Amino acid sequence: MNPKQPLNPPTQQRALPGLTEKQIARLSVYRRLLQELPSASRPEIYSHDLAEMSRNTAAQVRRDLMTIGFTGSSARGYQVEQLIAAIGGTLDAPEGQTAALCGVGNLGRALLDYFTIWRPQLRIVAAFDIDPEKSGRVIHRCRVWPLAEMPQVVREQGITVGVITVPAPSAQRVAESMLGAGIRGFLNFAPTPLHLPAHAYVEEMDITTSMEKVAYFARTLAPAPVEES
Amino acid sequence: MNPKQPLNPPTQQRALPGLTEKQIARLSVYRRLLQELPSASRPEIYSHDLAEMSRNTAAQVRRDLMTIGFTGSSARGYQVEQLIAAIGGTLDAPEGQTAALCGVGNLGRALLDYFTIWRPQLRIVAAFDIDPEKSGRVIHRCRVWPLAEMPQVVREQGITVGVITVPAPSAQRVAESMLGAGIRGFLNFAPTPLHLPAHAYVEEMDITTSMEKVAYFARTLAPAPVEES
DNA sequence: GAGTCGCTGTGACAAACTTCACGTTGCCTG
DNA sequence: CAGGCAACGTGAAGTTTGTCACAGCGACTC
Ligand SMILES: NC(=O)c1ccc[n+]([C@@H]2O[C@H](COP(=O)([O-])OP(=O)(O)OC[C@H]3O[C@@H](n4cnc5c(N)ncnc54)[C@H](O)[C@@H]3O)[C@@H](O)[C@H]2O)c1
Ligand SMILES: NC(=O)c1ccc[n+]([C@@H]2O[C@H](COP(=O)([O-])OP(=O)(O)OC[C@H]3O[C@@H](n4cnc5c(N)ncnc54)[C@H](O)[C@@H]3O)[C@@H](O)[C@H]2O)c1
Repeated sequence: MNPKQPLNPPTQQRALPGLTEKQIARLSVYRRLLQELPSASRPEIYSHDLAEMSRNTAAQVRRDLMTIGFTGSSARGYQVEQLIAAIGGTLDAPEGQTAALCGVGNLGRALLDYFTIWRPQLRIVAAFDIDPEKSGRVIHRCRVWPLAEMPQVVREQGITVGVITVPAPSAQRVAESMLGAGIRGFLNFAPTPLHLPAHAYVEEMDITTSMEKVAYFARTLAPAPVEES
Repeated sequence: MNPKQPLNPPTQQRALPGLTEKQIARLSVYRRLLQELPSASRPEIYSHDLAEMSRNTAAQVRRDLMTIGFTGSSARGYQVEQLIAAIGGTLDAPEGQTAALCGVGNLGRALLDYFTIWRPQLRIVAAFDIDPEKSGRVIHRCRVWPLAEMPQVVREQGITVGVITVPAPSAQRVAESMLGAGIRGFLNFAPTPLHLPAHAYVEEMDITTSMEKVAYFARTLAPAPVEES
C-alpha cells in the first residue's frame, strides 16, 4: 500500500521497470533458498523446483525472473550461480547499504544479534537508545549511541535503513528524527502505523496483527480430512 | 497465498462470508487503533479518521466494516465501543485461544515477554526448547518444556497456535511435531517456508526479506522534493 | 420544517496480481 | 539426425483487491 504509484520514478541508472513490493519479496526468498542449496546439488534448477521450495507456482517463478530480465535455458532450467548474482544485481546496492536500529530492548537486542553477524551487504551498523545505561555500550558488536548523536552518525556512515523497536508512543517521533537524519526506508516493529512523507518507504512488521491472523485462520480453516479406515 | 480458496468452508456457527487475509489484518489494526484512542475523544469516529490512522482510504475502511456487517450512522460515523466489540466478534474466539512457542532463543524470549503479559484473549501459555538448560525453567512467567512433552501439553491445554523461533534447519521438523500435536496455525520466524498440509495455516514472518525490501525501496523511491527558497 | 451539509453503504469500475496455455527451444535417445 | 520430451517465455484470460462516485439518510441550522 505504500507505493501506490508504479513506484519506480525515473530512478538512477538501474533501469528495471518498477518492481513491486511482492516481486521484491519473492526475489529475496528465491535468493535465500538458492544460497542454501547444498552445493552438491546440480548447478541448474527448474522453475517448478524453486516454486515448490518457495510455495509458489512455476509460472509465478518464471514471470518473476522475467521481470528482472533473467533467462534460463529450456530443458536445463536456470543456472543457480548466475541467478543468485542476477537477483543480487537487483536487490543489492552495488556500494552496499547499512542500517540503524533505534530501541535496544528485548526485540532490538535480538535483531542486533541477527543482523550484525549477517551478510556484509546489509548490516546494522549503529544502534540508538534513550536510556543512558545502554548508550555508550557495545551490544552484539554494535555500538549503542545516545539519541542526540543520531544525525551525525547516520550522515557520516551514510545509513539509509532504519529499524524501529521503541515503544509505540515513541515510534512516530523516532521515525521523524531518523528521516531528518537522512534515513529513507523504515522497518517498523512498533504497533503503530507511521505517518511519513511520500518519499519515505515504510514497512510495518506488525507481529500482533500476524498473531491474530494466525489465530483466526487456525479456527476458520477447513479441518483435516478424515482418514479413511 | 495460503488460502487460495474462498477460505471459509462450512465453518462453525460464525457465518461470516470468508474474510480474506488482508481484511483480517486490517480489522486487527483498526481494533488496536480504536482501543488506543484516548477515552476523552468522542465516542464516534468517521471512516476517514480511521483511514488516516491506519494509512488507508476511507472507502477501504467502510468496505471492511461492511464485510463484517457493521453499520454506522450517517453524519455521526461509527460507535467506537460497538465497533471494537464487533471486530472482536470476528477476530476473537469466544472461548479464547492460546499459543505455544518453540525455540527460546533471542527472538523467542522477546516474544515470550511480549505475548504473555498481553491480552487474555490470545496468550502464549507454553514454550518448548531442545536445550535441557532451558526446559524446566520459567521465562517471563511462561514455563519452558522439553520437546518430548509437546503432545501432552498442547493437547491438554487445547493450544491451536504455534510460534516457531528455532533455527531454520529445525523449523520444518518442529512445525510437523506441532501439527501432530494438534496445532493448526503457525507463525514462522525461521527463514524457511514451511511445507504443511492444506488444513494448516502458515504465516511467514520473514524479517530478512522485509529488511531487503526496505533497503531496495529506500534506494529506489523518488527522492524528497527540493524545497523552494 | 425546509434546506444544507457531510458521511455512510454500495454498485460499478479500475488496477494489480496470478494463472493458463501454448508456441518455442534445446537436450537427449535411439 | 529425426523425433520426442520437457521446460522456458509470454500474451491473454482470470481473479483478487482497491477505488470512485453517488444515492440516500440523518443531523443540524435558521
Ligand atoms: N518484544 C516483542 O516480542 C515485540 C513484539 C511485537 C512488537 N513489539 C514492539 O517492539 C517495540 C519494542 O519492544 P521491546 O519488547 O523490545 O520493548 P522494550 O521495552 O524491551 O525495549 C524498548 C527500548 O526502547 C528504548 N526507548 C524507549 N523510548 C525511546 C526513545 N524515545 N528513543 C530511543 N529509545 C527508546 C528503551 O530504553 C528500551 O531499551 C515495542 O513497540 C513493541 O510494541 C515487540
Ligand atoms: N533473532 C532475530 O532477530 C531473528 C531475525 C530474523 C529471523 N530469526 C530467526 O528466528 C529463529 C530464532 O532466532 P534466534 O536469534 O532466537 O536464535 P537462537 O539461536 O538465539 O535461538 C534458537 C533457540 O532454539 C532452540 N532450538 C534449537 N533447535 C531446536 C529444536 N529442534 N527444537 C526446539 N528448540 C530448538 C535453541 O536451544 C535456542 O534456544 C531463527 O530461525 C532465525 O533465523 C531471528
